[in-house]
Amino acid sequence: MSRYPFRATEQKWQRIWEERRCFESVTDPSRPKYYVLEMFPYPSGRIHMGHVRNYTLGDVVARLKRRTGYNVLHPMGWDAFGLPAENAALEKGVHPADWTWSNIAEMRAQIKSMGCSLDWKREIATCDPSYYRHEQAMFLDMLERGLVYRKEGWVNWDPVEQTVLANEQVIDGRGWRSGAPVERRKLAQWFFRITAYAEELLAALDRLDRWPEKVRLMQKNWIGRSEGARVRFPLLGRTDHLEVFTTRPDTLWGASFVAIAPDHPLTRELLERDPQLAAFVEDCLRIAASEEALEKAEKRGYDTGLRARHPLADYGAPSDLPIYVANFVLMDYGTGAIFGCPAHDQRDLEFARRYGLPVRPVVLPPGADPTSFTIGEEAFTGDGTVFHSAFLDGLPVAEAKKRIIAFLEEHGLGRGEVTYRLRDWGVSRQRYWGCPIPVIHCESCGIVPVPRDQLPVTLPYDVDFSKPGNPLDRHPTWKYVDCPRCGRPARRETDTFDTFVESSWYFARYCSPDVTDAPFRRRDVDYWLPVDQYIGGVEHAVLHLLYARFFTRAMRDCGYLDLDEPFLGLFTQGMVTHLTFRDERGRWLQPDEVRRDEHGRWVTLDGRPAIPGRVEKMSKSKKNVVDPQRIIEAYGADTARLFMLSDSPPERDLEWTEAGIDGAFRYINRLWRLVEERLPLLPPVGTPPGEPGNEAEAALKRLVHRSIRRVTEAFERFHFNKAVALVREFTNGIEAFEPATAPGRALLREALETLVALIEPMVPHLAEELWQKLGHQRLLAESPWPVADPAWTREETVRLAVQVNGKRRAEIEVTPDASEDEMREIALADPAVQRALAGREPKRVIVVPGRIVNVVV
RNA sequence: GCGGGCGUGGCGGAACCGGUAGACGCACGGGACUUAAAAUCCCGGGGCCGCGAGCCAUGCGGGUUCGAUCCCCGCCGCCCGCACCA
Repeated sequence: MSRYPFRATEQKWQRIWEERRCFESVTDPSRPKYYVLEMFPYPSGRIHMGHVRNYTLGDVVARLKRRTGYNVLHPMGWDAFGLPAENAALEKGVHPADWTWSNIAEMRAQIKSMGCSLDWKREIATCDPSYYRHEQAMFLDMLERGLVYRKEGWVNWDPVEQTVLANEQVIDGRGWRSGAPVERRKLAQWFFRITAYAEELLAALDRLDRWPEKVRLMQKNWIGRSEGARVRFPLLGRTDHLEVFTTRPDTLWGASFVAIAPDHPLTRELLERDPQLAAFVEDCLRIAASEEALEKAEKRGYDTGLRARHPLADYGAPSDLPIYVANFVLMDYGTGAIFGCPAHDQRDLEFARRYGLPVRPVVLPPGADPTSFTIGEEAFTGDGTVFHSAFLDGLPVAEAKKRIIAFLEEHGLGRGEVTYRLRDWGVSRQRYWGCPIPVIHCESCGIVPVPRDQLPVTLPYDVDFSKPGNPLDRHPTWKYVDCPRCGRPARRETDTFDTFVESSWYFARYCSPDVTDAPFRRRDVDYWLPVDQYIGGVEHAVLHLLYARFFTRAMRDCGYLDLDEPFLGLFTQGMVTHLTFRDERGRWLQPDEVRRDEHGRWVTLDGRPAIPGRVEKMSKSKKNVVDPQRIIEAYGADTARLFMLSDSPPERDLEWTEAGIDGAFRYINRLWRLVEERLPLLPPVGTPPGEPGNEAEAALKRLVHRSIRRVTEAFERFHFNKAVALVREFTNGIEAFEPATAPGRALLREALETLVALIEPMVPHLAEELWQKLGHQRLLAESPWPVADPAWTREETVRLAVQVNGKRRAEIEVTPDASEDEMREIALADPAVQRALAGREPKRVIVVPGRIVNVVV
């Protein structure tokens, strides 16, 4: 029996595609375009299964779109700056640049072996000065336009990575990469003014209708818009005042204290003269830094002895309030100062109970009695009617908010304000392997941008990694330059960009990777952007995707392009998972270190028990990784691709199993044999399909056209697992068909050609090979997608269920255009229906054409 | 705690807009081919029992409907995001 020679075949077609430059694209405004993009990889050295899944999904879309007439852009590149390169330098003594470039070479070969329809002419690497020089120029433009600024502030310091992290990069109080508890430090940092776009980024989410709802919601929550008011509380015995932000100005009459953050300017002023307060603050900051404690941390405060005058003291509110420093008040949200209304805020209630402060309800729940309503253990945060609040009395909460804000504004006591949870994006990193920030620090001129004609500021090659910290900062010469403005000795900025900056605009660079004097040509980006389909992991739902959306707008406002949103369609794929194993001592075992014994139990290779654990994301730490390169060598790229698409919907996790990959491999070989074996029966290529002469032939013809319709639809809806199922069903149908006549043989050719044409996006090498065997000269990758003939997508008869009182009792066969009366008659005549009726008279008969007949008695 | 998602055979999953639950595959059982095995091909299959013209089945309990995996209410379980955001 012949076997599909996948190795030779895959190499053959990859060579032909490359020679004929099939997948290279050019800007051509006369044609409709389609930009398919997978999130570019970090060049770690080897591809993993997540990459294989990602690029398979993208390639299916790219190939389908190309064959349905689009001018497709499908590029690939490298997110090449980042910490692992420096770790390699530290551990193995390799230079980060050398390490990165050799990894890129290796991974490029691995990705190429997958046979994706990529335009390699457009390959970019972000660590190449030809890429990051444009980023430096854009940074200077943004600096001029006020979209970039430098500020001294508290930062999240990762003690392991010895660098600063953005808020988004801190997860549960730990560094997103190192997992080490983050410390708070004070440093001067560069920031992108992403908050200037908070409202726009939020509002535009509604229009991203081809994004997963989940991702839009995550971004919405991340931006965290809240409407409220900023209220002035004058300090008694002083001339200044506190600014307080609140979303509940309607509860001002219920205020019983004011609280400020431990790092509020007023706190810092007070602690100079109050050692007890200083100790309290130190305590708070330590707990804040040592995360977890927060979880259980009680509401604690320190009475400063200062008091604030209530702005509404003249209108029946408490005349003045104590000012506490409280551990639960955050300096970087709102104004760092709050007023506490214990009756209507759970935190304030806990605080009030602890310190014996009054609890005065001012919102009455619906149906409650104003004379007897009191607050117990739970604050009342719902809607109700305001009372004990002068002119707000009787109003519902929403109304009261509007009224009090108008009042505060009229009397100069405060104003309505919208606050966002989103903070500006800190991009300074104390690292070597990143894009240098193109500014110079001069003692007399301050911060001076590097003149444009001196860009790019490139990284020095001769760096020393033997000591911790930033090698750029220690470099003997690199940072010492003359000030471009005054000519006196000055210092380069030694921080580099967060690597999320590079990935914020790479999709635009792909449009014109060759242009040197600008990041891209207008003509190219105007044509290709936005990306029509972006595909990657959900882990980037907030960070990368939000930064890229911001950066696109910043580029727009600097006149680089005319675009708001970079990614029109977004698809987030699930993870690739695998069963985990441990030995008796609890040590993780690799999948190739276990087998099943004769009783089907998991054992190690030398027969000791292996304990299967949970199915988890493939990770080195749990040792449950399967190397894609090994799979491609053993089974071929098409098998790996097919398995990636089979069974699991792409948005869900996919469990890698040996059995699954074997199943895909068997099917690949079955397809090969099917065409091989039927080939001698077929009329020559180009023979017109001809009309079916008997029922079997008609059935095949219908199967062909129904398959085209259903598979196409499945692809378009990203139901790739269904597409695989439908194609297998189609294969089963062809296998069962025995051609007996000349038209039958012509039909068999039509069926096989259609099958091969439909599987091409998934298993392109096999499909090209079979297409050629069937006698075609033209490449399948460049051939049009099959079109279903509507005359053959209809069934000639339909089977419908007949229910009696909603229970299925019989099945009838009718023509699709049968009238309701006919269907009713046939159904009622059915013996099984008669039996179920047991002589009872039908009260009602519901007939849904093509669906069901339901007899109600 | 808040927000979101998901629960369907032994397993991954189908089921369009409320209309025959279990497509397709994996694993399994039986058979064919073979000296034998592998490979391949064919057949079978949700559960129960008295094996039928039966009953029960989409996490659990209710509801709406002629009819519910699908809609509504209340539970239970798992997963993800945020986490003192005033």
